[in-house]
Amino acid sequence: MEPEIFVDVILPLPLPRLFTYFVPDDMQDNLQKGMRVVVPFGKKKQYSGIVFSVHQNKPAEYETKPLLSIIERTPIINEKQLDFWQWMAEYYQCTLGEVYKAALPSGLKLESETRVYYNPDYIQSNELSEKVEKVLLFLSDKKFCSVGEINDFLKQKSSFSLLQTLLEEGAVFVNERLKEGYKARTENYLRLGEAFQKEEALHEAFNALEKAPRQLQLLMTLLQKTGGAGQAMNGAGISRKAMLEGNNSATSPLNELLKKGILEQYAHEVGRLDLANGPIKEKSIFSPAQAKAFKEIESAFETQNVVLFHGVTSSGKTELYIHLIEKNIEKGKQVLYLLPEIALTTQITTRLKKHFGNKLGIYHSKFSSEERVEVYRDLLENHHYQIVLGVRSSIFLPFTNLGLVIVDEEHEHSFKQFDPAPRYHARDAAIMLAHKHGAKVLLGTATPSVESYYNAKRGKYGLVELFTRFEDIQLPRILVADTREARRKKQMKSHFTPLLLEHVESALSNNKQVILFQNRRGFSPFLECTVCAWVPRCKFCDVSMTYHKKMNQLVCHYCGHTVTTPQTCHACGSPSLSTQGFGTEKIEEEIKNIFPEVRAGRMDLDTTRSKKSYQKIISDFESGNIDVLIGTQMVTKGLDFDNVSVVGILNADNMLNIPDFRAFERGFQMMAQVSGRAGRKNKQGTVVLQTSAPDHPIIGYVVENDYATMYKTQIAERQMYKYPPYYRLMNLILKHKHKPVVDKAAEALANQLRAILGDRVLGPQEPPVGRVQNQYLTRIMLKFEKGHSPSHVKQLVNDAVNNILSRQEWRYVTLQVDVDPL
DNA sequence: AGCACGCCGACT
DNA sequence: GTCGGCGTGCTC
Repeated sequence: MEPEIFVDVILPLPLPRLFTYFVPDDMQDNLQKGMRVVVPFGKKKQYSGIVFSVHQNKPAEYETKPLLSIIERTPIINEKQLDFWQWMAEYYQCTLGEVYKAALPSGLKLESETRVYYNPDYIQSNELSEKVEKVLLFLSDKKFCSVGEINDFLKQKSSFSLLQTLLEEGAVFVNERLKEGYKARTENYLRLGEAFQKEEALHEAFNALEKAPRQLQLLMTLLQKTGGAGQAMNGAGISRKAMLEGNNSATSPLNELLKKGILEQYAHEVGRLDLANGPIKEKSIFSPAQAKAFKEIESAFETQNVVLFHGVTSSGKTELYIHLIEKNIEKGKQVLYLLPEIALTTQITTRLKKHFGNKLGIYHSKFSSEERVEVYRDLLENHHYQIVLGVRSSIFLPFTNLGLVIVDEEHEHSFKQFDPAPRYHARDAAIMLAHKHGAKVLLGTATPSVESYYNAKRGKYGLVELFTRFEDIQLPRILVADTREARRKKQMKSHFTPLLLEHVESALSNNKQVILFQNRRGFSPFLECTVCAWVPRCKFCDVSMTYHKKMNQLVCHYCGHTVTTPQTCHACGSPSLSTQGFGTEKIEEEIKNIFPEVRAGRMDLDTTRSKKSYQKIISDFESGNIDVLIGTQMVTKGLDFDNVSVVGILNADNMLNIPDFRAFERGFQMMAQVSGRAGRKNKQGTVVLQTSAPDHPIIGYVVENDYATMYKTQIAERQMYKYPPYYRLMNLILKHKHKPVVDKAAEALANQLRAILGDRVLGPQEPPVGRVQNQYLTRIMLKFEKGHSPSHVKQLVNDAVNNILSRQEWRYVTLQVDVDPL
């Protein structure tokens, strides 16, 4: 007898284990690890899962369900990826299902939905409620729709009982089907009608069109563009667009041809990716400093797998990357170029595209799911791409043969994913990934993270430093403006010191541009009652809501909850609500008040939601349509503008006053990065740094551009207070909807852990925002020595967690583990 | 995470 | 009496 075959499947769910299914006989051939399969799950759901293993161990305790189908003939996840997934699940304490969810673009993760169909034979017999009638009308119009659409239509969460009624009535029937995950894009194409794909018929057509020169012309165009009558008779077509372009948009003759059946229109699948190959630019010649750095990197790679490249802003790092990429491509290796989300602008894309043409793939969150699926498939099928320029999630792409990973702006916090799990750091994960491929990693930045610099200093990574700016652009002059003094002397004009205004003014009168940087964190505008000091807060989270003037609404930045701006105070009824705090929007308004002629633009989360609007702001600034650009951290990221002479940092204090051991490091990085945007060829830029603490050491390091001393002071503190890189951190976040429950559970868990780990356990402590989406939070922090294996610690933690959270009273406390938190 | 089952309050 | 709220438990 044939042995029964089973598969363990990864499902896109946060469940801790794999699920075993049996493989029907007709699917047993060529079933491999990494393939996508459709499986039934629960009473009615279907999911696409990933085959994790194929085996013959029939589970004893339960009946297995069958695989429903195998989606592709070849695996969609290769062995190296599966290996990498396992590492990630283990290291970051999450499930394989969570990794699967993060790893694939949504177009490749299918889930079933219930479809409701209108029964055309239905004859109404019973009286129906108004609501049911309404839905029935909606359905008969659409023929079918998803349950979700009915919910949306009725603006309610669940329509279950209503559907039950309709089902019993016999007015509708339902079935469960996989949601279409990926839709190929199609374009209208034209080809010869089937009857005319023969020589005589075609001849006749030509004769018949003698009196219709425009139609004839169109027909000729088709034959010409498909490469001759032979091709055309084989059914080759051209796009409708191409046809009309050469023929003055001759729609009516075209319609005539279609009517006669000489031509027919059909949907032709086209890719969404830009695979055009423009002229390929030769790599340029290095400056002596660049050449030296390049040599050093290459020789460091001989002995090290990871090299930290510390190059000041405008030192020409990109050019070095291009040379390194080229070398790898010549060897037939793949390259992954990682950038933080917001730095992935047209600027770097165009630059790389010029060198690598269609060998360059781009993977970005502002790409649609379908575009991402196409990039994924292109790599899988080994078509064009040898380099991928992408954000943190591009570490999950199906590379087969990585030679080099570049992590640009290595210090950026956005490489760490916080929510949902896996809470991975793309830089650290990329090092692991590279290791699995035997590839090299280059970490590049002007302001290294303390962790990476430490690793480089103690020889774990290679270190290459480049302190000369390209083409001898001078470092900007940094002026400190004391806001406290200005305030005392009553010289402040809203949020601006006279020094900053003076420089802005002179820049503008010299036709130069200005960047104003306002790190909004903790200072978002909110509403306050001037009578009783009431502040509108989110219903679900313990934060005040952020005021958005343009949309005239209040938004919670934690859960996204939105309300329209209240007209009166909810506490005392007074109508006098005023805005407090200042964000970019406020600065923009003030600049426009002070300089009415100035064209100001704003770049923050709100104005750059879409790919287009983001690019528009940048190109408007580049082309000089905007004089003053006001932005959040976004403006600090890898943007190069030629005409910026002044950069203003509006409030350095709020960067340094954050209660976090990384606040100084981060403040330095942000200020140094944004300062680097000032000044270009032949012209030294100016940075005006507003602060109420001009003597703060970090301000001094920024002014002196002294990374080394900043590092020295910070690393000493890290060692003294037992922080990374000397110690590892792990946060345990507990959630529950009743505060006393989480608090008690956390207390018990902390005590249990303390019994084993002693003072390595800190807390529990309520995080700055103690309630999010109606769940109360509390946090336990673990600090442990580098020498301890994380998996050992994790085992200890797991035991304690199982012990505590399995108790009846805290069964519903959820635990979230954040390894190496930022 | 969904989703069903099951048990208690406010409505025809 | 029922609709529907969400507390609880399960998914190969």
